[in-house]
Amino acid sequence: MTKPRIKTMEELSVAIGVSRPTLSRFFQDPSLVKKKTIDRIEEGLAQVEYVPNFFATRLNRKSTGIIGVIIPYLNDLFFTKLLESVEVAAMEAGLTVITQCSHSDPAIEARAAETFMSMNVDGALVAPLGDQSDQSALLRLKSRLPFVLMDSRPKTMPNIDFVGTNHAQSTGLITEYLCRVGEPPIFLAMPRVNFNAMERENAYIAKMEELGFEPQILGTRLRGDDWHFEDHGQAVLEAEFASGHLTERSILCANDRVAIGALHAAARHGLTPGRTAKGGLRIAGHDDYPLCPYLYPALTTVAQNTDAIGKKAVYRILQLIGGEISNDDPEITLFDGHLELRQSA
Amino acid sequence: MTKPRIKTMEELSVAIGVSRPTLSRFFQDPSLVKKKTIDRIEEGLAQVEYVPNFFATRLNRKSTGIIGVIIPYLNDLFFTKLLESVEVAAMEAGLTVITQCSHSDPAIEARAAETFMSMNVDGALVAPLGDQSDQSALLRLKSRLPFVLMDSRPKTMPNIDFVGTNHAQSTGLITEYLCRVGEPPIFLAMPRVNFNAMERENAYIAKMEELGFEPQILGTRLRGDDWHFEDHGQAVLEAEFASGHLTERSILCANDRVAIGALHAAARHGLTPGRTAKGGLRIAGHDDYPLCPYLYPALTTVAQNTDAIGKKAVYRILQLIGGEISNDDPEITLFDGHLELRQSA
DNA sequence: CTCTTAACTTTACGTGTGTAAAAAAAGGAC
DNA sequence: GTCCTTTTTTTACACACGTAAAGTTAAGAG
Repeated sequence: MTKPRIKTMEELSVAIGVSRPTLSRFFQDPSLVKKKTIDRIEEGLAQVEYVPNFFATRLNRKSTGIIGVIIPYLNDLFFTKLLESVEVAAMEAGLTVITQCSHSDPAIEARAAETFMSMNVDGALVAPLGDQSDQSALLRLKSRLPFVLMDSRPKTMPNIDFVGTNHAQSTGLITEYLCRVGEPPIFLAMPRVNFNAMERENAYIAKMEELGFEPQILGTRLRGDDWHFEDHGQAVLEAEFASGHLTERSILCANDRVAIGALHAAARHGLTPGRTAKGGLRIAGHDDYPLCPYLYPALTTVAQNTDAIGKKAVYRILQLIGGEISNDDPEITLFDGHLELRQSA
Repeated sequence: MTKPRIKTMEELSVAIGVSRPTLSRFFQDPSLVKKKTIDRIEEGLAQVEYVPNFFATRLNRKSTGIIGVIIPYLNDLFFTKLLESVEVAAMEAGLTVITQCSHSDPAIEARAAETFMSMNVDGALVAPLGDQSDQSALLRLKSRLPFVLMDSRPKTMPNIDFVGTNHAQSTGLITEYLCRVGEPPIFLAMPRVNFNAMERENAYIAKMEELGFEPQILGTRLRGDDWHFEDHGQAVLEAEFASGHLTERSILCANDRVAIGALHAAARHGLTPGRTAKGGLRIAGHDDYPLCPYLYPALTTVAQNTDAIGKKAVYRILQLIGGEISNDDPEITLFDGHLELRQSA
């Protein structure tokens, strides 16, 4: 059962009786080798245990076939969905994906960028931390290789390829919906960990003013240095409900995790938000977090098209890598969100 | 602002006026170089842009300083928590972590194992898919380098280093609790995607019999080929509640995601599980999924010590790498779970 | 000034593979 | 059997750095 292990292609070549360059060609593209030789190689390969050295192969190629992905945070199903989409798309394109997580630490994010540079990665897909990001590190990465931002786009780097959600549209959509079928909503902000937070706030304000309502924003006081969104939503609303406020209002949460905290606060006060309850409490979110359908009441929200974002990001980086497109002509792709009407609003 | 870019250490050495071997020593361990020289190098480094080539450095070292991690699934906060713990611990030990996700596909898992072998990774930490895993691929990986299993342990590989939860203890603990403060629970199984599913079932049965109650298991009929736990929990209980069954029972779910579905089914039928409601419906879970506190009612569960598991796995792999321990003397480490008493049971 | 030692430079080879050019072999048509 | 084409082998260099040995320089003590 335990086959003899062969470490180098050289050894393998003598074991099989084929020259090393032929083996090299075989591993890169078997179509470059005669079928009869292929058979002989595969036959030999079945007798032994051999894997080409990853580093040696990448060291000397024009293209490493690797793309680096940076995500800011792991314990958030939005990013895992996005990452899944990216990995699947990259796999189909025959690319190896190396993922690094920033763990909400700019220094780690910067180090990940360095790592990708030292790997001569073909391209980098980055969902940045946001405000806190080490901008210079990211810009250095961008100046060195094909680079696409995902999800959140720092203000200081506006002219860079970007794929994300059209928050003006998505937040506008649910704001408009809430206004149309009930009372105009108040906005429960999220900690301003990135620029999306502000974009959504602004989109809410714009849509409210467009419809002739007065925007009203809640929960901006908290410091924005952490990702404990549920706590934030719950804490803000607990305080309001406890003093008898907002119990019959419509509340649009900046994202679903804030909304999850909001729903919990409501439930603790015996409140059941719902779209059927006319004039009563309504709570809505943003993102379509995978657990939304299982909350009670199931959370009405705007879905981000994570799948499209991931696919497009990979597609775009492939274009940049292929040189089909000059990178001084950046493209901003914003996908629309769509309503997921459930029970809560 | 844009510094001249230097590609190789050779170029750098002439630019700074230090020999290349000295630079090599400097990058590996500055303490091997005189302070005065260090200053000169760092001064020169500040003037240019240079990063040592990742592949070239790893190619020729005895140790690559990399550990490979495989997780089965991304969109599950249990695994992201575990991964986070592993990454933090590895970072502190100065290791580079390369993570690959199996996306619940045995072929992808096997390919990840191959990749790690081709990288001459120092060691591999694997949370396997379970039943479906390509056992031979994992065994080949294990035979080649330090190898530690996490979370789930296939039956066919019992004699391998493993770090996980003591399910007999954890499931026993919550079973005992439920029996002590109320009606003996029925067990709502999870799709049998891995061996933990069976371990928990068996632990439940054993504890029930020990206490003199008759075990009763629900939801084993569904095919176990997917990870849609919430759907599973909801579907099973919807059917029961709809026909008026189980509405006053205690229900122990095999994991929290199943419990989330169960809670939702309960809510849809106007049922509010709770420990205070004597003789009434109770629902409990397993794992302490991060969202448990925000469900309504907040989910009572047994917490897995993901942090300890991740840390221990890294510690163990370091021991194996360091040769402090022979790998034909595997160690099975099982961490106890602890009760998280909340409202639901 | 000489000696000793630490620090550095020079030189050379190793890591496993990609790749190009020239030479040799294989295969097929006539 | 000869010629031509396709495939393979031979040879050689490249990739960027690790590492060891031998020789050179610098620094400090006496």
